[in-house]
Amino acid sequence: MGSRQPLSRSRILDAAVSFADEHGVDALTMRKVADALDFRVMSLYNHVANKQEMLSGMLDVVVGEIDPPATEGSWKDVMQASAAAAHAVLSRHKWAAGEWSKRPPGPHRLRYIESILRILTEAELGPEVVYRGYHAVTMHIVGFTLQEIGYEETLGDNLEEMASAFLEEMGADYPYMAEHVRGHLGDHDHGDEFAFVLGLILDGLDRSTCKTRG
Amino acid sequence: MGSRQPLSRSRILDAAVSFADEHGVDALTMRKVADALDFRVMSLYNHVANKQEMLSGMLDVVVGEIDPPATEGSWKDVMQASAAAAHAVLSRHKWAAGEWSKRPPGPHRLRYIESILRILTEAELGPEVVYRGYHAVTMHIVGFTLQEIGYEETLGDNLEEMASAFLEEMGADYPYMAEHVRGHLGDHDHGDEFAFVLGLILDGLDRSTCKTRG
DNA sequence: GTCAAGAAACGTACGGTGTACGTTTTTCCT
DNA sequence: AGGAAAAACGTACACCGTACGTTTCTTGAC
Repeated sequence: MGSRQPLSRSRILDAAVSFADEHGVDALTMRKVADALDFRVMSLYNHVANKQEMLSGMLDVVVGEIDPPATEGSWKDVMQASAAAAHAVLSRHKWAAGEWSKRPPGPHRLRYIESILRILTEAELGPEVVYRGYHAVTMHIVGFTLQEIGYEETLGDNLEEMASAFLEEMGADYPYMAEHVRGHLGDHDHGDEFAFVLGLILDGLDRSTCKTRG
Repeated sequence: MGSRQPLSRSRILDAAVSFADEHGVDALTMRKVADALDFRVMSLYNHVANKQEMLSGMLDVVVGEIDPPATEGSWKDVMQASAAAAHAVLSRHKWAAGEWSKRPPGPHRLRYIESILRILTEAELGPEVVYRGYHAVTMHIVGFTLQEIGYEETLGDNLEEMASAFLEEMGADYPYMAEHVRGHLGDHDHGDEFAFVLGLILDGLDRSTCKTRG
């Protein structure tokens, strides 16, 4: 009786992901993860090489939460839906976007990359556009989310307050920024901005294929 | 005689930037910075609030290296040139792109943001497109550079070697990725890829303005 | 020149971190 | 049952950020 569930790589990664979700990745500590699982620190090292490798594993767990893209539909719709899924997952795990480009891809991420490349290839854009399009699309997914989260975190809960403080203090020196900040306060619909910018890129890829063809 | 130059916030930030350029931001330590300047650790705290604040200052030093955009020329050309300047600076300080979205903007960055917004506003794209275009452009500059550096660092010096190892081991399981990797090995011109994707975005912004106007 | 006062450099100390290493306990297969 | 492999544990160490108190240096008024 009473003997708790044994440790495993998967249980460690899950606990670490939960901890990072809640307290941020900077506060993540091997001891904290061990505490959360009610084990001692060094036991983690039987299942995980070291902290860096654990972080890589954590990122791959998160990538594994992204649903694979649909197998039918217009390529732009499929890509939009897939990107939206990735965006949602990265927004749920706010630390993950910042790790994305620092870590080597794990198995889930390899599958994810493959699925993006498949969409682009089957869209028959030509090899050159597929090649560049892949970089453009992944850049957008990670970069946009990163920026979005960055704004959230530096502005904190009190966006309104911070913004009006900025407007009063420095609005005169930075008129264009003042306008932009007013935009953030106003009735802009941020919900579709991710899709809007991705749309620009996808349309551009489409068009540059046509140009090449014509 | 012999009394070395006194410490100052600026000297500290410069030393820290140099250290991070050379050894990476993860290896950056208050003691290491102090050693580089031949002072003791705690003396740094007379000029810098703490490590986080120092990192914010370091990023702002880097942003200060970006030349301000030209005051004449077509808005797309000006934006392309300005983005290229930012890209070059962020490529020189490989740790900086990763910090960009984590830190509150310092004075140099405020000026930089203002200059981007000025270009877009004077292009007469309409307030909605300026608003979204700003996010799209900054996302591209930081996100693309981040991704580029990420590739470099995880692949290391031996791109060729790693790539052919991947092709042999896993090429069969990931056919689309195999093709992509072959692209990386082949004769793609990476030099203009940053500009190419930015071009897609700028053209898209231009076009969505026309649509709104028409 | 001197002398007070503030700034800057310094030394010490503390709690926390990743993890190497050796030991003990548990698990599992014959 | 017994022995080997795996897993959990405890101890230890070097390094980290930084609070706090002390000493030294700089500077301006007389």
